[in-house]
Amino acid sequence: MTATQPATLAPDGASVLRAAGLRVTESRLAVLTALAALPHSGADAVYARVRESLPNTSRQAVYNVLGDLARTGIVRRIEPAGQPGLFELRVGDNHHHVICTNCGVVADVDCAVGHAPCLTPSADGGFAIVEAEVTYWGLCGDCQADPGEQVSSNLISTKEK
Amino acid sequence: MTATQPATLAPDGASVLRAAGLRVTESRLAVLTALAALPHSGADAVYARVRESLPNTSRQAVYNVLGDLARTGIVRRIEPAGQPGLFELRVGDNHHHVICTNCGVVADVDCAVGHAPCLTPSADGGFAIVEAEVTYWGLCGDCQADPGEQVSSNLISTKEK
DNA sequence: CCGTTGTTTTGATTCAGTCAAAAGAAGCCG
DNA sequence: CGGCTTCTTTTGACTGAATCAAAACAACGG
Repeated sequence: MTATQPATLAPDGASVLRAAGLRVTESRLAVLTALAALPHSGADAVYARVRESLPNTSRQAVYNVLGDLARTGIVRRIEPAGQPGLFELRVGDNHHHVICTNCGVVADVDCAVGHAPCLTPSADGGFAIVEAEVTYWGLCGDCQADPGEQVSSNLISTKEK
Repeated sequence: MTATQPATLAPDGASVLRAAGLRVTESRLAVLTALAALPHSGADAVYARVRESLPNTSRQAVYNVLGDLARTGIVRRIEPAGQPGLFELRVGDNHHHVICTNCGVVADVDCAVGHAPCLTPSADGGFAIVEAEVTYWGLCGDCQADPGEQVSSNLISTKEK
């Protein structure tokens, strides 16, 4: 339930945190490390991972940290329909996501066709549009091969039950 | 917290339901009527509206009905980040949505720049892509005029708090 | 090394939605 | 029309994801 992402934690976590005006704490470093290892994972997965190295960390701390990181732009939070919030370190490049409707795995997709097109709706209804978010839905390689294992039953499926 | 939508309940609700193999019940008709009046509304708003005409309807019934309607393709469920599921009658035309980051209002947007581009990511990572969903984020007319009234605090805002 | 201020813990709480059993109604059958 | 099967709805408990708040704790500037 992960997918390719260049685990870009290039400068060490501490300096990234300082640059954002956040204190450097073990929890925050651990969350950054967890996200580098497990891109597109949710608070719970991060929590589990963090506790491998810091077993006393609270779930709330993980929520706090993820919230702080997202607010300061160090991580990006996505929230595909039918899934809890997911987090990724890859920020600032306006990429999109493709999500498996069967198992929920998420992969990155570079911005479709240039840039302008995906930012320009035909009519904006009076909105000042700031961002376009594209989510592709389909079957991942594994699920094409073996459609049997339905993992995430809570994914939105428009199909008959 | 609504927006333009051609309340297309053209054939009467009953026949729509029958055609989908669903029994015609008061709750279902009421939900359809509510959605025609309040596009892009969530289960709770639909519930409130339905109870104006059928005061004994249970919240669960509304969830059941919305689920049935979505599963049979009579309504479409969208789930913008930071908001509960929203429902709309406009289906089958693959339109997209623009959502106000300040107040959460949702409006329809016709498919961006033709069709192919938004369906073809540059690299699909082995996925068999079925659908592309585009969500535009920006400020609605009202919030551009009066940015004061922050309505939905639970909307994802990457900005500093 | 101290104090301020930001972070984390703990534990309760909310919100959106689902589950399940029992009661009730649609619609097909004769 | 009336019965019967099956689908719907009600009721009420329950889950998962996330937030709130107060008290304990720790970074880091001085």
